[in-house]
Amino acid sequence: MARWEPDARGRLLQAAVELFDDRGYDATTAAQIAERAGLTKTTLFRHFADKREILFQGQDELVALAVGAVESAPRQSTPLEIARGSVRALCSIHIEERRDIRRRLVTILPSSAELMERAVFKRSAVTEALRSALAARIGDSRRAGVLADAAIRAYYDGYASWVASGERGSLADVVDGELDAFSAALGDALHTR
Amino acid sequence: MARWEPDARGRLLQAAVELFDDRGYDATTAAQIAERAGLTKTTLFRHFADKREILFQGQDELVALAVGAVESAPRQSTPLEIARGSVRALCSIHIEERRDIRRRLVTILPSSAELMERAVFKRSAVTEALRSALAARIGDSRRAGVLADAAIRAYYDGYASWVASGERGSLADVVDGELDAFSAALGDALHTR
DNA sequence: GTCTATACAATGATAGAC
DNA sequence: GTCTATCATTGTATAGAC
Repeated sequence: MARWEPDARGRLLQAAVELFDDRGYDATTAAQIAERAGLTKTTLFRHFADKREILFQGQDELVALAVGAVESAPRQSTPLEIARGSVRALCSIHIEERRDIRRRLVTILPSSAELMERAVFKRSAVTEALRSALAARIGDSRRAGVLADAAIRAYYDGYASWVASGERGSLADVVDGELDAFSAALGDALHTR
Repeated sequence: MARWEPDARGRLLQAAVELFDDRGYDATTAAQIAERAGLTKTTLFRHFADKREILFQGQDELVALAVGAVESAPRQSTPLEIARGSVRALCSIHIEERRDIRRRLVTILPSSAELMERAVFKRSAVTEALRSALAARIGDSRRAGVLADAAIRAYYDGYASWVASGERGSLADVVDGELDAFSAALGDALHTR
């Protein structure tokens, strides 16, 4: 027997997304979100470090996935294959249950400078984690940087087009195709014209 | 005859850097900064959009420099040369007058999550502006992305080592050398091993 | 171990006077 | 352009309820 309604976190997330969606992120207060979830502001901030963080995946989780995949890549993998495994691993966080939230985020996110800042920061943190793990693995910091940038770019571009398409097919496949295109671009980048 | 002491903005910046440096960014309030500059909190927020923004270059200025250089690049330039011109242009914002501030920023910036978020956002905004201008110029969005990432990486890495070295030599030369190394890394990125 | 109540400090916005 | 004053909101801190 629970003393409280279960899944406080989930209810807060749902309430937040609905409010952000119809009255805007900035116009929604933390107190309003908590109230709609049947909780108080204090409790909201027990579950989320700040208002922005409600909408994002935990950074530790993302970094652990990206780095874990690099470290467990087969011994004979090429650098590109290692980077590919890392962004493929990142695809697994986008579970079906959050599909509705993903769809709404497309409009909510760019509507707030505060949210964009947080989103960009997460991307940068994952990129740096991947770069650093790759550098340790292949022993070349600059190549690691170039590959991490390209792989994360493929991941984000692939994610955007996957969501825009109504999530047709598997995200991992979309990202895979995107990474093929970016690795071709890497090879061509220095060609004249 | 001025009714007030001149250079309010400069005094605010100086006061902020000194306070951040010796008592920490988070432990310094906007009111304290204003007071040390002989002004009030209201005036501080007339000069700077928020507390973080005190320490950074204006985003419009950075973007205009990066994009302007791309648009004014000679017709026969290679994509790499265009990107090089863009990051060289960015070097010009680091004027001698701000040398003291740059030195202190090395420790202040990473001490605050809030500041790191803003710094990363600016980097991302400049990267995107460069990518987009390059894409328009060379007609290939993915190559533009790869080149923008590499050039901005060269710029930031070069900047960091230039500051760490006590600003020996010209920043543009340091960044130039860094970009040579990164373009070599671009060519090698896909090689096995 | 999760929630509530209350009080609090700081950011940043706003309105009106000089 | 600056000042005083007031304000809403975020986010923290504390202490207690179930």
